[in-house]
Amino acid sequence: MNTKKILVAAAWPYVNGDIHIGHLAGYFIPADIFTRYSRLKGIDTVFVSGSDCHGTPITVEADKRGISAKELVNEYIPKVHEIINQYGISYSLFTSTITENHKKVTQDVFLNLFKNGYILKKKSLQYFSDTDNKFLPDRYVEGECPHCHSQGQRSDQCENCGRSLGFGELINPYSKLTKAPVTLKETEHYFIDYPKLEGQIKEYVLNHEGTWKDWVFKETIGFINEGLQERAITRDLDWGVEIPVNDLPEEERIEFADTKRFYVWFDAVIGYLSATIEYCNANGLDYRDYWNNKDAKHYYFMGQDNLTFHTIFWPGQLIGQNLNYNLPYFPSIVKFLNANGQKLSKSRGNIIDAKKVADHFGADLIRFYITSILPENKEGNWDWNDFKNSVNSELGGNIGNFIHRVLTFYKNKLNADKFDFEIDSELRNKIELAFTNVGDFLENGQFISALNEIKKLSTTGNQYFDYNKPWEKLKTDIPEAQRIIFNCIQLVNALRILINPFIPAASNKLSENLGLNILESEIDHDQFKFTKLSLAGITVVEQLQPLFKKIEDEHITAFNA
RNA sequence: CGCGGGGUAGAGCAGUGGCAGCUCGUAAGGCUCAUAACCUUGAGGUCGUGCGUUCGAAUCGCACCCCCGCAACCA
Repeated sequence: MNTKKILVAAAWPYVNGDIHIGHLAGYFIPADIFTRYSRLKGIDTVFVSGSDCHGTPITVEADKRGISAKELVNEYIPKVHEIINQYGISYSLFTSTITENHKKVTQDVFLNLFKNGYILKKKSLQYFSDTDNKFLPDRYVEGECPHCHSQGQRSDQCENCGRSLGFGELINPYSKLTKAPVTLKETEHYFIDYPKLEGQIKEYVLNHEGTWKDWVFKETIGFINEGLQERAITRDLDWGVEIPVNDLPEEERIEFADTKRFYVWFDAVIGYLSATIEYCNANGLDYRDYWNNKDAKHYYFMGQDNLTFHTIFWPGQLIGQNLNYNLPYFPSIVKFLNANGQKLSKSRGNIIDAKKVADHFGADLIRFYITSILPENKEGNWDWNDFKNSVNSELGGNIGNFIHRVLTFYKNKLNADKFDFEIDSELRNKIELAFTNVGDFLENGQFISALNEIKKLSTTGNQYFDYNKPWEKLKTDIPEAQRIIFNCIQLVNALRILINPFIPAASNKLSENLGLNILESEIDHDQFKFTKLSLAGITVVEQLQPLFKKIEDEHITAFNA
């Protein structure tokens, strides 16, 4: 029994649109690979996330479609679950930010910050619509540019002359929705006193120099060195977690608190904590074993736009609790994934939909390809031709074909007999090294390198097979042919385990083909290592099919049609 | 002077002072157990540009050029 515990915290998909390959690359796939790997090692690994349901983009989208925010959210949540099932993302719990539990935890976090003196009340000016009798977020406001006097400009920057605008500079501002004029009005909000937390946050970050990826560390420390500002945690909006003003002394309540909600960034990250609590409560566990136990390491997975929220603001929220919560141990952050050399964007129309692409090609192929182009240190690019080549030659030709040629040879030429040999020591060393290297790479957020180790091992297998020519030995020296295939089957078994975190469905299919139990990630065994496989324990299925089918150009053309 | 990342073979990338590497693609050869798969060998690079430090620079310094992220849709 391994006493170590790991919390895998994947970014929360924002439910105002469909999931696409950017989300897959950003957190779904890397977080799942890591979780599966960690569980195969026998480590108690809790993997949580959920739908991020609050915030202005949700209300904007809902308004645009003439439905309520809640209706919008309820429409998208099942779609996210569909993606999770389709790709086999092995969450312990995938919840949402609209649960009672999340509301309570968020309010508790706020009250603790308040109690510990990290919350400020501040008044500022905000656009207000008299007609609607409500404050409007900046994104809802348009007006005339004070510099070039073009109409219909946003409040922060003029698209016509390119100049950025100070707050309140817009001439004749009006609501984007109702076109009714808006005025600046004073409003009161809560802020987190980040300048007060800055010292502790910086110390935390400096402690991770060398363990975090270089660019992640530099970007974080660069941001801190500019000086942290007080940061608003409430907004004038009616969609979100309510502020528990009744739990505060009268003089500390902000005015019109019932018309305000927590800002989405504040409550979304708290989801990691609230989801762990929800999961533990439902399963008779104690969340403190994950959040207060110093042997529990927290791995976070997200895209680069979320960097400061997870390396600065969220740690600050946790530090300010004074509850000795574990801080993020390793933020596995990726850059953006482009498609065909262009940024993914709805307006460019080059979004590749996660559901559609898995329906068409199968989730494992997408998992494999995305992992091979993961934007670990610089932007990645989805290219259809590259996709075809990668899947056909690396996955099908190298890995898939090695497995298939070994198993068909064993079954058809050697009658699937139960012979036993000593394992070639050189091969054994290579297999053991592959397990070590893949593990080390995964623990450092280097998924591409981890995958390359697996490809290398498969290449070793193909070389071993070719060099030893078992098909010739078959005619002259059957025991030698058996010995060679015995060794190859050990390699196949190693690959079965090694590919499991990356392409679980293929790994499970291979287990079935061998009559083995599929790798059970929940059980308490250390499975991610080399173990000699006895042929007595396997039964190759009658109808042996290749694990991966080739992708033809027509498939791609059909998908893009 | 905003902060940060990147520019290395046709494509995608690794490589932070010591003969320029990996995967794919490509050329030639081999094999026939296997999904025309696999194996071997080869071609292909002024390491963005210039200057400098050094016995030695992709790697360190300075200057410059180009692409990208942090601010709308968006991970």
